[in-house]
Amino acid sequence: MTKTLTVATWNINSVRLRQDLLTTLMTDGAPDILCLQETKAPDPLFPSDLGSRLGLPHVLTRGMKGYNGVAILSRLELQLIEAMPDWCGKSDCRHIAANALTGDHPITVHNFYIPAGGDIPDREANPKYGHKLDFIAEAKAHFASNPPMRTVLVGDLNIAPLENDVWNHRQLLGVVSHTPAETSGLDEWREQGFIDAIRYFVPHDQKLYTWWSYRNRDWRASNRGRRLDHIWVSRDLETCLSRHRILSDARDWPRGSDHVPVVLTLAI
DNA sequence: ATGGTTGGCCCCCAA
Repeated sequence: MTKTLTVATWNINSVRLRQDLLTTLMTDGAPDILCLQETKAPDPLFPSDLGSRLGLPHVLTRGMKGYNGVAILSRLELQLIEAMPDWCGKSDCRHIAANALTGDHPITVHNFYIPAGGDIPDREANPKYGHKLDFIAEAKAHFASNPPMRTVLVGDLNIAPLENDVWNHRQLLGVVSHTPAETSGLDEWREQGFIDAIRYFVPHDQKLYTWWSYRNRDWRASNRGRRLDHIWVSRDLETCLSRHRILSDARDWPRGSDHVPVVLTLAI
């Protein structure tokens, strides 16, 4: 008997402000597992009944005051994976991992919020850029030592790796999110055993975005987007890849995030 | 043309 598992990732940019939009996400994307980034809520202030209201009663959060914050909400039981690196020694709530109990073998879920990296693509002039590159290198090294199996890795990775993951490749080569140091670093991390599950479905010559800046008057007309949000699966799950959705309409939801949800369905 | 908007928080920071 074939079962499906649908995983969604969304940088929600404040879970307390936008929690009502998650009802629409459940209708449109119907995820079994929902991974959020930039929740901006310390764990005691994460809406306590949100998971049960969405039909995702198993909730794990890792939040802090003001910035960052990640969460996993799941229809399936979750077991927190505690033994994970403290990335860059900052304890800054950018990653949470869990095993989702599928009834057969569990599926491991990693939810990442990679540092945005500031404006200047130079690690001497801009420590935030160095932090981003160091985070990527640590993640690569971790998965090199711990090859992923039955693993789904999602999140706002804050890097648009391919030429058609940005609205203008040449113009953005010097813009943080698309510099060669970042895209090669992300490639090397992914090559530790992952497949880019969304590009598996979408040819590389097609433009594909998940984020449009708030600073454009009409995001759809200017369409200066970037693909910053990703879903990867370990290579053993390639044969399970079933379908995907980019919920671009979410960019027009009332008081929406500047990111839109990305959804993947696996046949497990 | 180096703009523009948003959220959280303590009047500025990060994105």
